[in-house]
Amino acid sequence: MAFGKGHHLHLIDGSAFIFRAYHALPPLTRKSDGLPIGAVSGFCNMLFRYIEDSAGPDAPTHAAVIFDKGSLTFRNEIYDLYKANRDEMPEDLRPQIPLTREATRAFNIACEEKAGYEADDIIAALACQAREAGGRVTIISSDKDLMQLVGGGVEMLDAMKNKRIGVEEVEEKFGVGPDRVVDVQALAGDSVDNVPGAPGIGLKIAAQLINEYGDLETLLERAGEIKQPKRRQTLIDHAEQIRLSRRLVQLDCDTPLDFTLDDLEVKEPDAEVLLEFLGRMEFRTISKRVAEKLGVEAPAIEDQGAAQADAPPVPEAVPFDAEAYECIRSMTQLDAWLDRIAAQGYVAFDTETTSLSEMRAELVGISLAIAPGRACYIPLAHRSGEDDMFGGGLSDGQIGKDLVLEALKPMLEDPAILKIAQNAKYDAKILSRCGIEVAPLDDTMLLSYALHAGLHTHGMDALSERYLGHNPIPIKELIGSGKSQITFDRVPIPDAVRYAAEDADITLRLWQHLKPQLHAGRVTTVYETLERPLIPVLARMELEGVKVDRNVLSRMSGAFAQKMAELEADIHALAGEPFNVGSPKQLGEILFDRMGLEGGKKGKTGAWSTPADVLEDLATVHDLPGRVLDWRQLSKLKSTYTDSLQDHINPETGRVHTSYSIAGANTGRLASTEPNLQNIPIRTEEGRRIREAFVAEEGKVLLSLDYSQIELRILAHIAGIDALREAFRDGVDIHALTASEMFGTPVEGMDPMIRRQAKAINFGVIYGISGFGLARNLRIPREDAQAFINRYFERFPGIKDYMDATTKFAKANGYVETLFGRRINTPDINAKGPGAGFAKRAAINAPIQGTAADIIRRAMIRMEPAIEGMPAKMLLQVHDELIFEVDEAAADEVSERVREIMEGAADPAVKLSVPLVVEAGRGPNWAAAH
DNA sequence: GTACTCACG
DNA sequence: GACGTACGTGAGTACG
Repeated sequence: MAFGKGHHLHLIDGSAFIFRAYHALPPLTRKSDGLPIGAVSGFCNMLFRYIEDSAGPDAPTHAAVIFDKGSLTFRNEIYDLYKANRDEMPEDLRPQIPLTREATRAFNIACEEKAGYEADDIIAALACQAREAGGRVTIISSDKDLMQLVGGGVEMLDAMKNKRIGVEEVEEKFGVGPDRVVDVQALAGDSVDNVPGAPGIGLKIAAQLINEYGDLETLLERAGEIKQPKRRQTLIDHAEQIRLSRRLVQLDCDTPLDFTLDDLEVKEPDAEVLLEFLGRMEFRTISKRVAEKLGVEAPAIEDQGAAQADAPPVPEAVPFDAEAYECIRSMTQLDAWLDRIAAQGYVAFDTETTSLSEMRAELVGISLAIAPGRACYIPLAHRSGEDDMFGGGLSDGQIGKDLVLEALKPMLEDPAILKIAQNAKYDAKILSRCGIEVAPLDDTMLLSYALHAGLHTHGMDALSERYLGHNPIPIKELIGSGKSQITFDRVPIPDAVRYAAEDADITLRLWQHLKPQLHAGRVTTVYETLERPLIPVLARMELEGVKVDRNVLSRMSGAFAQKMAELEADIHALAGEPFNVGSPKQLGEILFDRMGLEGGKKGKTGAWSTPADVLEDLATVHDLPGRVLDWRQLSKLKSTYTDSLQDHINPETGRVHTSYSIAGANTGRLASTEPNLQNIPIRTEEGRRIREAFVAEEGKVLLSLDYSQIELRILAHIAGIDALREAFRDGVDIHALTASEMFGTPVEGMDPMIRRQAKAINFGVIYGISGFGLARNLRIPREDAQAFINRYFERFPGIKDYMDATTKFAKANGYVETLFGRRINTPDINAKGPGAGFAKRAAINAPIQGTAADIIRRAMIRMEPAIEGMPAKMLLQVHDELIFEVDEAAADEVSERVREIMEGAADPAVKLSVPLVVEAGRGPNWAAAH
């Protein structure tokens, strides 16, 4: 019988179900393989409860769950910013989406979606058809966008509150009947969906206007009659925008559908199909309830441990036992482990190598752990202890390295098997050099960092002691230290097994401990979008390296050495005796004891302190300190840069491969080590020339793109300083504007000294300004500095408010947050004594510095897909700058693409009220590119 | 190993 | 009211 009078159609808003399930539940994972499954579990529970609740005399005859498909719809063709401010879907939700469709079908409920249309449009079309056929409709959703459909036998049900929404409730909410809801919505706009509406007009006024004029078109036509001048002007000025908004909110009753109402007839679930699905998901509790309801026997779900699939895994208290670890010496043994890993879906692993330097390290062995206490070590390249001129032969009883890697590769690259490591970037790089691209990865170091930045460090030893109460075997016990240190391939295999397998065991236990905390700590998105995806991006940058011209450095070294020798002779002559210029202690004795100069301070150790600013002051009364400053500059450049950088040129690649530490800086910034390429000189002319040694390959150029004033822009946004926001929007010189606002002088023809002071204040604000600090920076009396600050706060009260509010938040919560939700803990914020000031300034600075760090991380993560296929490689990051090596011919194209990604990096998660501006340069070397 | 100094954003 | 202070890093050298 065709759908008609007496029939009752239920339409379930599937996406709403999914998101509610996702956010209501902790991040559950499937016991057997760690697949995130919380949203599916919640979804099934909701569907089941819905079926139970809707039974009875008013039970539906027809039902369907309607989903959104893709994020772009015909509305984006009308208005490209429609829903543009929506957050990206959390990464642990994405894989669950197809499973919710499967769940719907398993319950034997029709499941519909259509590309290019929102679920709301399908719901609209079905509701209209059902209404015309004379049937009744219940839409299970609380989405106000659907309220326009209510009436004539259509009503809504808010399943959360178990409240029916009929014509009366709609009128209560919108102040007009369902047929005029779109008119009101078009006027009021919607910040959630990014529907513009009419600026300054909200629900109340919109309803009032529509009630007065009857409908939107009439209102717009007769807008000139409105008494309130501002309201009248708004409607006249924004008429087109309002009409556009109406088209955005208007649901399409004519959405083409490739099924009919009759296809939606309610059917009993097939017990076998449904229980198979629930069993596969390892949902015990709901399986049991469903089985009871359907009157069949609940199937057994294999119990793989103490924890159940639909409860968070509880790490078992298994004692550490180094003797229980297995040493893999045959392929049969290895295959057994691979079988267990495939069945389980996750594994913790660790690589052992000959060096901590990823570009020089050779793989020696791999350890695996599948459960607490269940770990193994696969020795690959251990050598016998005997020294001979060939470095000793391979120890007996090892499967060949190539064979093992060939066997491991499918597992390590299997997208269905999660690989867990501590500092996974290291292991990923080592394996990448062996031709294996490990994915997907979880990293216990980054879990700890996302959860606890600022509380403690995130090295494995520290984490193990803190969270597992276990001190791992120190590596020194195996390889010694200092001169007699040996490489790991020389460690006897039985010792290596105890050490290496323990590391994998610890990593697995840490993962079980930390991963479930992400959700409660509200840092799942941070971990999934800002930490985890960065691992492969940085690994590739580090493996690529940057070309450094040894000759340039070596020439500079020689020149520096010569100049230093001359300066040293001068200094000794001026001092009247030879001494070690590089020793602050000896220098202090010469300056302050022998020569009797004033202004010296002693450090904690009682030795004279001789930092640059003290020597600069002394330079006005004597020649010696100035020479020492010159000498120091050269000494720094020579030892840290021209000499040491040469040692970092990899003999195989001819390039320098830095390593970025992701969890080093508390604020979210990266840190570069071995060598540090984030502090290559630029501020002095002599230092800047070091950058000439960083070069592009023949036929290529270096591109450098950096964010202009990103931290000040973020401050202007967060603190909501209109004057600064406008200045950034208009591209005004921000420091000159600050000076102008403070001293009332015009921006045009600004005195450079005044501008310099304003610039110092702007920077000071980012650092948690103090009179003392500004005074020292500007070399002015403290009272003057304080007067500047007072004036600044008077002119920009929002900045003071931000600083006070941030401090207050930190004191109340023990942490601060970036705009993207990164948490930086501030454990010392409530301390008394001198530490309090530090903590307060750090708390003020962290959201600003951290937000900037988040933005460039987002840009880097999006960069690889964005420039895919272009002859370009991302090489370096220097906090607000990215450096690329690009084919000369493609430089323009790449530069513009990169700029686009960088300038849009905050979108769509955060809508900044200031533009991000990126400045680009290029050249044969870094000095020319910057 | 710690302190000092200085390179960068 | 005194005290001590700009935020975030890494690395090289001296010195105990």
